Amino acid sequence: MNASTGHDGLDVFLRKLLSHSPLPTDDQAAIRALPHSVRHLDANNYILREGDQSGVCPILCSGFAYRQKSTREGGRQIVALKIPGDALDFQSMYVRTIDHNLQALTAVDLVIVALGDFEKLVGDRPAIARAVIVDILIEASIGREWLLNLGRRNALSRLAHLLCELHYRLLDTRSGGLDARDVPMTQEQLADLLGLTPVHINRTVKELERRGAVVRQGRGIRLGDIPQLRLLADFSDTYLHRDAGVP
Amino acid sequence: MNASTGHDGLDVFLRKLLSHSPLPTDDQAAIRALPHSVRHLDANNYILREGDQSGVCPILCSGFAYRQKSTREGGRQIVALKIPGDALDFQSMYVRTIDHNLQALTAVDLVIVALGDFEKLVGDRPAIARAVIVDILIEASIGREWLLNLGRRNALSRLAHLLCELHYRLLDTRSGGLDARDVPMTQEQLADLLGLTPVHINRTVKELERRGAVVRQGRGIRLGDIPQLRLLADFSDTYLHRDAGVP
DNA sequence: CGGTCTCTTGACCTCTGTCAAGTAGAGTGG
DNA sequence: CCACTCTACTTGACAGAGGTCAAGAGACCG
Repeated sequence: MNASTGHDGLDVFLRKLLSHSPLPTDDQAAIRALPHSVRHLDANNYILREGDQSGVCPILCSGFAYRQKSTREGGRQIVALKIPGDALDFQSMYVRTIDHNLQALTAVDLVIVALGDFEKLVGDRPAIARAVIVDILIEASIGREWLLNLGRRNALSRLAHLLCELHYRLLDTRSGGLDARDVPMTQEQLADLLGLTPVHINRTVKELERRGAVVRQGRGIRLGDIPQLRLLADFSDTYLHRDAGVP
Repeated sequence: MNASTGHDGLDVFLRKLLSHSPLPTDDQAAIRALPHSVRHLDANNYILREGDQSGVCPILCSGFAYRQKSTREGGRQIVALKIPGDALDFQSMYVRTIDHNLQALTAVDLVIVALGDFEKLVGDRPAIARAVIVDILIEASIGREWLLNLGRRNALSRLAHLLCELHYRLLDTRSGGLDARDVPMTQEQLADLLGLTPVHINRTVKELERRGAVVRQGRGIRLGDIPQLRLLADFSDTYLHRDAGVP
C-alpha cells in the first residue's frame, strides 16, 4: 500500500469518472488520495473468478481486460470489455458473489483499492456515489447494445460495431482513439467477443479490409475508413451516454 | 395521485426489493406511502421510448414488459424482460436520455411514481438506495447471461434457458412459478428475445415438446419436465443472485 | 360465423461452423 | 544475424443450423 504519488493509475480512473460525471474538487482529491497498491499481470491471467467473494476493487490503469462466461460444453463468451480507467468490480460492494470471470486481455497494470476504503468513499461523498452508479448504468447500456449486436447483426456488422465502440470509448479517456493503434485482440478473442469462430473472424476481417474499413500489416489490425466502418456497423454512439449524467 | 391504500402495486414492488435486500420497517412504510398514480396499458403499447427524457419511474405491478432495440434494417431484439414487481426505469434518475424502448408484452398495470419523489426516497434512506443498486446489478447480471445465451448456445438451449429463467424469477416475488401458467409470449416475441426467427422458434418448441420439457395445448406453452429443461438449458441460477445483498 | 392473428409445415437457401493442413510473424537462444 | 519454435493467422472443402418464402390450418374475438 502506497499513498497516492500524484500521477498514477488513479488519475486515469478519475478522468474516466469525470468524462460522464462532474465532481467537486475535494471529491477529486479524495479519489486521488485513496490508499492502494499496484499490480501487474500478464495477458490471460485471471483477475477475479466466478464464485469468488472479492475484498478488493481493482481499477484498470493500463491494458485491456474482459468479463467472460462459459457454457458447460465449453463455449466461451466475452460479456464485457474494459479499457484503461475502468473500475472492474463495483459490484462486490453490493452483491455477495461474483457471477463471471474477469481476465486480462493484454498485459495490464491494476490499482487495487480495498473494498472497505471504497465503500467509505462512496458513503461519505454523494457525488462519487452517483458517478459510480452512472458508470454501472453505462456498462449495462453497452451490454444491451451487445445483445442487439449478437442477436440481430451478421458477422460483418458485428465486427465493425465492436471496432467503432472501442474507438469511441477510447476517445473518452483521452487515451486516444483506436485509429492510432492496433486492435488489442487476437482473432480468437474477437471470436469470443462476437459469438463467432476464429475461422469466420478471419474471413470477416479480410472482407472489412477489402472494403477499406480496416487496414492490416502483419498480425495487426488498424482502423481505416471510419465513416465506412460506422455505416457497415449501423453504429450510433448514443448508447455510450457520452453526454451522460443528469445535471 | 392517490396515497397508498395498503394493498396495491407498490406491495409487489416492495416484495421484489425484499427478495434480495432486507429493509427496516420504516423504509418499507416509506415505500408503501409513495405518492403515485395507476395506469393500465394494453399489450404492445410503448411505456418509454428511446431518446425520451423521462420524468417518472414506472413500476410494473401486473403483466409483463420488455426493453427492446432495433437495427437500421429493422431487426428487433428484446434486451430485457420485466416481470411483476420490477421497477422499469431507475436509470432516468442518473442518466439523461433513455437508450432503448420499453414496451408492454401483455396488458399491464403500472404504478407511476414521480422521479423527484423517488429521488427523495433514495436520498433519505440509504438501505433503499442500496436495494435499488442491487436491483440494477442483478438486471446487469441477467444481461450478461443473455449474452452467453445468444453468443454460445443453440436454439434449443436458448429457449430452454429463457423458460428456466422466467420460472425462477417468477418464484422470487411469490407470483408463483411459470409451471403453473402459460408462457406469456407469442412465438414471434420468443424469436425477438432469442435472436431467432418465428419459424425456427416453432420448430424448437416442437422439439422441446417431443422431449417432454414443455407441454402445449392450443396456443399455450407450459413447462413440463423441469429438470429436463434445466439440463437442456445448461441452467444454473447463480446469476440471478437469489441470495443477493451483502449483509 | 366471418375476420384476423398466430401458428404450422415443407422446400430450399445461406451464413457460419468444422476439420485439417499449411504459412508466417514474433520471440528466444545461440 | 540466423535457426528454431510457438503461436497466431490463412485457406479450402464440406457440413449443418438456422433463415426465407409461401401457403395453409387453427385459435380466438367480436
